[in-house]
Amino acid sequence: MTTMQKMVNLSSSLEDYLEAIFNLSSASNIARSKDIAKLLGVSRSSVTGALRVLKEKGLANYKPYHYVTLTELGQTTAAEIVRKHNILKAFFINVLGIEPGLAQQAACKAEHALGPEIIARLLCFIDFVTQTGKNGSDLSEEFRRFCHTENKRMKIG
Amino acid sequence: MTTMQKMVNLSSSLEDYLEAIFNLSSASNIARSKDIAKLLGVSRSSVTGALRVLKEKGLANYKPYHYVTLTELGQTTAAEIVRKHNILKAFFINVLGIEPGLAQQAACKAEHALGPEIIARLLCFIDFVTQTGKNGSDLSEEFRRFCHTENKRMKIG
DNA sequence: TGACAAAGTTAGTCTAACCTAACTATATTA
DNA sequence: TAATATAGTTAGGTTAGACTAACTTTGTCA
Repeated sequence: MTTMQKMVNLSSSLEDYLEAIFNLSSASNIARSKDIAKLLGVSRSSVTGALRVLKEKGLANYKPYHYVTLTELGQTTAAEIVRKHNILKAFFINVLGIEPGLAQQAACKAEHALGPEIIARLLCFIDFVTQTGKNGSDLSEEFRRFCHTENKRMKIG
Repeated sequence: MTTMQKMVNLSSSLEDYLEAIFNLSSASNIARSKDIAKLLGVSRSSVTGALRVLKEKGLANYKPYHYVTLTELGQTTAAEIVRKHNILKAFFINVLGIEPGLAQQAACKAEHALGPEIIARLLCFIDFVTQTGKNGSDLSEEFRRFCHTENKRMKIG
């Protein structure tokens, strides 16, 4: 993200759709409406509605009854979203010990809830935490031990 | 939270109202509609609507044109919400270096976006991170240094 | 090639939040 | 105590997101 690009305001929900299209396209080169619906757990008609909006916003090339693709802008936007989600997801799974499905879901919602500033800092913080310290100690490893002992008095896990 | 209590499903928005009432009541013993509105940045009529719902859910004692109070359940629910928000807020402010107003806002939205499991783990993680290590080093202090050097190559802060 | 299934769309409905404008109730004060 | 200002409510509208049911398009295969 060194190049300046016009950023599009997307709701959490629309980001989900964009990400789904991006991921399905990467995986099978085609993003089918029914697969998007299945992936996101919504009805097919909801997908149609979202596609209309994504087209309006210049993110998707959408024509009724034709396959969807992302525009240039849609691609870069989606890639950036996915990048952030993956970092968060990895943190949730590897450090916090969250189940993958849940982690993905939460990662999708996180940015909208927390806002860009906090997400930026948080990503940085995750980077910091995830690094192995100079003394060879791993913070997430340490946290797991910490959590284990804490569990005896806290209702966690 | 050692005692079992029936938990009420609240939207992020309703939690905001509940928290506002709780905080205003603590501060000035009275939660006025217009103060709730001001605190949350919504219209007075939106507050009326929310109060009706909180009453329905058994969280607030609400009668038109009378002061609002929280029920027993409302009190404990709000207290728990506030407790979590304060931990998150402190983390955002003290560790991530986020501006207080923004931190409060994000803390309010966080639980709904991330879900109870992740929040529980995250609170535990914050506890861990916030503790001063055995070697006397402070993680948040370390992170601040880390962030400072990273800033030269990352667009953060 | 025509019938049928699957995929996709449209139409219409619902809910949660919010809003404004107009109304009602309460509280203040001349 | 009556007029007026403030607080609170109601009525009605908007938007985003979802749904179901019914319709259209596409594609398959006998």
